[in-house]
Amino acid sequence: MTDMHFLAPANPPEKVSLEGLEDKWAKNWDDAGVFAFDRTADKANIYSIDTPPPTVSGSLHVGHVFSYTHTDVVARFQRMCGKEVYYPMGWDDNGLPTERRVQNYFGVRCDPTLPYTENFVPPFEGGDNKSSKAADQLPISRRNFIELCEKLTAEDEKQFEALWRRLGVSVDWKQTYQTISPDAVAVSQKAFLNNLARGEAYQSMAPTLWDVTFRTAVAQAELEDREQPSAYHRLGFNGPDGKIFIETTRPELLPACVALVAHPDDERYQPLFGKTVRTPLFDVEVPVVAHRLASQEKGSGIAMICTFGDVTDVIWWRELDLPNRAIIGWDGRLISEAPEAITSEKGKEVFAELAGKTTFSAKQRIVELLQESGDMVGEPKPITHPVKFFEKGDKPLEIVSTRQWYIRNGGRDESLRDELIAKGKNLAFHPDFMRVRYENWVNGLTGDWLISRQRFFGVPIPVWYALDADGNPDYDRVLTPSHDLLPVDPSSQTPAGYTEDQRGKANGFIGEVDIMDTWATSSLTPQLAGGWIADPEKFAKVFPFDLRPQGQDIIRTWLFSTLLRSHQEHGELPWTNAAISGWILDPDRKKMSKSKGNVVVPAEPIDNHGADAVRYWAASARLGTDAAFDEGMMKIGRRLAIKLLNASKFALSFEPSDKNAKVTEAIDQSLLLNLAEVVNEATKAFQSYDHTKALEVAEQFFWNFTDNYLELVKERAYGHGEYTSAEQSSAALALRKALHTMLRLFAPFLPFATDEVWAWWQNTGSIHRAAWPTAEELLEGLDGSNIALLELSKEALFGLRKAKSDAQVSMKANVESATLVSPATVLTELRKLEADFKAVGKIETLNFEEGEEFAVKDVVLAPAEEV
RNA sequence: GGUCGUAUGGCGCAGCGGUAGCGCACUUCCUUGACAUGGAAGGGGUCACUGGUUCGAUCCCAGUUACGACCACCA
Repeated sequence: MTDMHFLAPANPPEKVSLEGLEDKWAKNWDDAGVFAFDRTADKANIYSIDTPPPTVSGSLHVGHVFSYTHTDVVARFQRMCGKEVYYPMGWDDNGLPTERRVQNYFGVRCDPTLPYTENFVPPFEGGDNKSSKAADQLPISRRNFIELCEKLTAEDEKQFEALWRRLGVSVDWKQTYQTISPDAVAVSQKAFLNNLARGEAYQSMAPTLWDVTFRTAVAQAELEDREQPSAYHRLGFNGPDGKIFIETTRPELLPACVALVAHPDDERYQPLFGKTVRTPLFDVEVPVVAHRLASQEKGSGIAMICTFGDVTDVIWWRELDLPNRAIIGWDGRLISEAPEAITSEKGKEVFAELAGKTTFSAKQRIVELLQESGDMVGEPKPITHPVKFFEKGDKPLEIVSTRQWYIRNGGRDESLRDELIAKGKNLAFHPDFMRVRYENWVNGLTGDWLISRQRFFGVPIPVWYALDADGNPDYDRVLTPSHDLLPVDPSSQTPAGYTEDQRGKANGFIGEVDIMDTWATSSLTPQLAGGWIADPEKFAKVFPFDLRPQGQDIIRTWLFSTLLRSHQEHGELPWTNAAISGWILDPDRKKMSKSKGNVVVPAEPIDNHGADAVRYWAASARLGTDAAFDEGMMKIGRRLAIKLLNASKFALSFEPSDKNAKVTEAIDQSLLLNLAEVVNEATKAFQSYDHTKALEVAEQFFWNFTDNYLELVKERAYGHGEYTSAEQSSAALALRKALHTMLRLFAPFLPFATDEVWAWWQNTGSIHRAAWPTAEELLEGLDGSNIALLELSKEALFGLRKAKSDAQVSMKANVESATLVSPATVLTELRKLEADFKAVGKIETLNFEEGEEFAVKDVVLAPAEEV
């Protein structure tokens, strides 16, 4: 191998600086297509990344910068290893966050009954993110609403892209997708139809967790428990032998009571099992039943079962085969019709009074009535207890019986669950223990995945239903489109064999109005990013993906659902590796979140410290580990980047005087021998997704290089004094070789500074397409026995510096004489350093002496006047 | 209540079966011709607690405590 490319003259600028490097190199990379994916590459040679599509519904924060840096570092490493990296970017512009944001930003809300308005101008633009009252929002058609969604998300996407470019995320910007695009809708619908055809998707009329604000069903994965104030109300039921007292936090559900329940082993209530009691106020006869989920300790040990107060009610209702007397409507208010079971005049009267009230008002009123009638004992007893909320909602969830679509996820099928657990074992989680979160979630599933949402902005469920002779939908006759027609909107398109005028008519059809859960589309990011429908040839090359980077909080949603869909659709894992980033905490180690108001806008640290510095901070945190927002760390990163520029400029200022330069000197060989080990360590670390280790070893070597080696050999590299041309050339060449390798080791972390230096002296294009360094390229022609010398030289320098520091003189102070003491074997090595050491230490006479321990002694400084 | 993770100098983190390291901060010094956005030399920790294994534990095992996360619990 020729060393010619090391010898090329370098042209660093007069004064080096980090300023402006981001813009300069971001543009260069874009112009030269450095990160463009070459689709002609062999599948085996492609490294594909299933990028998290950021939710384009609000502002970015440093958490994005953090995790995207982790991914980018891997992408750049793989690219330098010769892989053709498929690194697309997606935008998640579906779902409630976008819908909400559009409502507030433009002051509108969607009313699907309204007609489309041409050239619609919203009431205003740029509203804040606080929720405004629905009454203040202008109702507009669904199509107008979606247009506004698209308008707003397009603006957001531009901002996101600009930030990623500044940060140096090496995405191929020609490879992007949006979850709202027609292609994404088609992918989502096709996958759903395949699920349907295979029997994995089905519809069911069932009690469903329901958000009364958004008026939509929500899925298990979207639940969140919140501690809420509540109160126990002690109510007396009329039993055969007197009053039975129960305690309830939901007295307003008394008209929906279908039974009382106690634990089978509870001796207090065993005599009542099989008998009936009558409800207070409504005088409805209900059975007393036994069930293992009833707790003897809670309340009075006997509870009323209502349709439906909580999920336990649903279990009891289902397992005990009880009647349904649901009284909560879609709007969260009590329905107008009393359940048929209420037959007494008084009961009907009471219900009529409650009808139409919110649960809150109904509760207040029924408590008054119960107290008046004497059926309630004492005052409500305040407690706090956890209540299920939709994670984005602000009212407790109700349970409402509705017809919904589900996808089988193993929640009701042990064998599928086992298959999914087994699949998870083949996925390499980084860090490995994150797999536990996945397994916990799979094992804790309580039902199938509810994917239908009663919203307007999203992917329509692509089916119609036939209407019978009376004009009622026959939900068993699901009409589906053929795949080549996708995407479809069943509310404006017709199923095959029908015409539009048959919509809603007897023997005609109706379109499904629901849309799919946002995860139903997000779970298909490998298919979206890979071009499953649009570009099957590409898809075959990039799928399964090599890497899924994501946050730990969405293992149960995004990771799980993606794995599930891939298992169903392709029978294999969607990726081989999952890299899980930790949280960003504020400097007080609290999790950053909008509600706490401690979110840092990501452009700020980049402005203040530079992209390389911010990347350094992010890359210093290991996968799966939370990290504090730490500007101190960014300063260190900035210092490293600046040092890299300066040290490079200095090292490159030395040119080998010998055209056939060889690294001949022992200390120069030692440098490269040590660097070869660093290369091996860094490579190994990267291969096991331990980027912090790779950075650490490179950084440690680099500082030793500048602080010690460079100091030690610079006199020789200058060619000062008695050095021969070969000796001078050895140093100069070693410096260049080391730099050539170190720059590449740093390239994934500090892409701007490293490409800047690379461009000073290499004509080979971007460093980010240069080959990842190998130990072999460094080791050629070296004598391995010299390896320890670098460390020895460091020790010797420390000793000398300490002597000068103790004497409080400049490091440049002349020394008349000094003695190096060391064991005999080491002494032989140290003698090889004599000339360099004398030169750097300005030592007149250097003595060597044999001794037990290494030391620098007898340092005699020259009189100050002679300096 | 279950599971997982974390616990190392003031702060942020490495580490490892053989009596502790790095960076920041701190102290002192050096305005050296790559870099004052710099450099050098220092001080500072009984590695959360209690047991066990071992010749020897910060590192392995068991338990405890604290913190974080996820899940479960909603009468």
